[in-house]
Amino acid sequence: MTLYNPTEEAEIPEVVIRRLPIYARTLAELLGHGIGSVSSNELADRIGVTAAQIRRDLSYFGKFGKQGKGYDIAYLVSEIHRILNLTQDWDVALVGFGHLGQAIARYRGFRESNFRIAAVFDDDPEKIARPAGPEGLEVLSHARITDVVRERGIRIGIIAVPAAAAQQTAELLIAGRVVALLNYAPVVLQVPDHVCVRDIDPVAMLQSMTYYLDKSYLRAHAHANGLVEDK
Amino acid sequence: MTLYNPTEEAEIPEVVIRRLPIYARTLAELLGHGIGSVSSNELADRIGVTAAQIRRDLSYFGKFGKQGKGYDIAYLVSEIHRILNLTQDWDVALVGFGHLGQAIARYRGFRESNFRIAAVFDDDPEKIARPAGPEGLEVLSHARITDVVRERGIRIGIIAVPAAAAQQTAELLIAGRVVALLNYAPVVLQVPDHVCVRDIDPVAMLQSMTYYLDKSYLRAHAHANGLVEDK
DNA sequence: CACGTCCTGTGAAATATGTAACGACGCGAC
DNA sequence: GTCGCGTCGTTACATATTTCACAGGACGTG
Ligand SMILES: NC(=O)c1ccc[n+]([C@@H]2O[C@H](COP(=O)([O-])OP(=O)(O)OC[C@H]3O[C@@H](n4cnc5c(N)ncnc54)[C@H](O)[C@@H]3O)[C@@H](O)[C@H]2O)c1
Ligand SMILES: NC(=O)c1ccc[n+]([C@@H]2O[C@H](COP(=O)([O-])OP(=O)(O)OC[C@H]3O[C@@H](n4cnc5c(N)ncnc54)[C@H](O)[C@@H]3O)[C@@H](O)[C@H]2O)c1
Repeated sequence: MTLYNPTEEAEIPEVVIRRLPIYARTLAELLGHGIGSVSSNELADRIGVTAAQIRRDLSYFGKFGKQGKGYDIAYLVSEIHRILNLTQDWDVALVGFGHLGQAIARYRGFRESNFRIAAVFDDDPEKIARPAGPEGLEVLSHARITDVVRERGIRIGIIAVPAAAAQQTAELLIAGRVVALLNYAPVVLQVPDHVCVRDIDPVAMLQSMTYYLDKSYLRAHAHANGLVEDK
Repeated sequence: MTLYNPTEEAEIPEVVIRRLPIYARTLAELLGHGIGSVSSNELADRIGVTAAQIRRDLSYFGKFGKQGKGYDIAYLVSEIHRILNLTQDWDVALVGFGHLGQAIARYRGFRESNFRIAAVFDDDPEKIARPAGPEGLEVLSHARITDVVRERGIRIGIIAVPAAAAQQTAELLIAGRVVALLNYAPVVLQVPDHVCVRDIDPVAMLQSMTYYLDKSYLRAHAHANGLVEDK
């Protein structure tokens, strides 16, 4: 139906894109252990997916392995980074400097992975002008979100404000040409098509797990352990 | 093929289960605005899915709507809560009381949704015995994870320890009969089949979004705004 | 009480995603 | 150089998920 086009335009499924960072992270970990190459099988075991899936996912982008040998880890990591546009550093705007926002600003994980918190905003006069984060960053007024983000060419925003303020915050960021949002507020954001949103909602995750925690399920596994208790 | 069995055993797709909390949250929000009923179309618009999907999802569990009328919100919320086992409160064990762990312990969102942080663990002697969270909770030694969790019948754990300690922490929790894990550490946990894991990985989410942020994409949308810039 | 409108629940069709299977290649041993 | 083993990339198949589209119930109106 669709012609095979090895270079690009092949319309990659989004699930595949979401798995690539996990592949990259796991490969980098192996590299840290001094391991230089890995087969799809070994990698699959470590990640908890099938080997076929890994080979298939990678085949959307090209040929990275060697038959009989597996993948050269350093090379594959660099290829995945290239695919994901992680060869450059990305500036990120953080909005909301409350409990969560401060934890995010301090979190080393972002910096270690090409993401730099380049601007922090809040609407609390007490917090504005306070130092934020390791380098001389200070908290700016939320009134300046759109202008600052646009001037600095920031394309990624993190929303860590109360639910009631999240939609408006998204709009201010988008007005400043942000096109990727990481949203911690428990709200579904309404955004234009060209904007990409990812939600982080620990409560929803817990709530979806309790579905599997009814009594019969727990009873069954208590049995499996050879132990049955009440409550 | 499979007989229709309205009561149970119908093997519900996991994606469906993951959407239910969002439905419940959105419905509760509408209820807060004083709205008493809603059609699948209105709800779909608000959530950003199709109406057919909502109707189909709900139909796995029964018939909750009225033709011509839509869904009675209060009733539907209570039904979804029943389905998700949210009619009871759930005790949760939190392991790791660093920056993230402290933010989690303070977060009101869990408490407001049936989840109670019932025990907190850390391995730093400085932190052990310190008060943790609003009510008289104190930080316990990680050596006690398995015993305490088992004694108190806690089935849900939150992992907020460094990546290197996450697997071992999961094992201690599982040994204490925890069967649901919310994992904040950037590691793929290896767990038995009967244990349910959800990962929260903001870095991976950002990395999957940058795929869509290459130059041509940004250029295209700058055009759409009638503006083209370099950088 | 007949009619029109609105909206559900659900089969059937369309897509999307995951898995299995295998031909072909690289490499080391002999 | 040929054999044998291990592993890739890919195609064909299997399963999962979403969407379409419509029969039919509920309700208000006249
Ligand atoms: N704390 C957590 O662990 C956690 C976890 C998951 C999700 N969340 C969500 O993240 C959000 C923030 O949570 P928190 O615990 O940090 O709350 P918080 O009240 O501590 O912080 C919110 C911050 O946002 C600021 N703010 C409010 N309106 C604003 C606006 N219009 N523009 C800019 N800043 C504004 C406030 O001044 C405050 O500093 C909430 O939506 C919450 O549901 C929190
Ligand atoms: N801070 C964030 O915003 C954030 C966001 C996402 C993910 N994470 C992840 O969450 C984890 C914690 O991050 P953090 O910023 O809170 O780090 P942190 O160093 O501030 O806290 C880690 C805590 O875990 C404790 N700990 C270490 N080993 C332990 C063990 N074996 N048993 C019990 N406790 C142990 C430490 O004493 C410390 O108190 C990390 O894996 C990190 O990658 C953090």
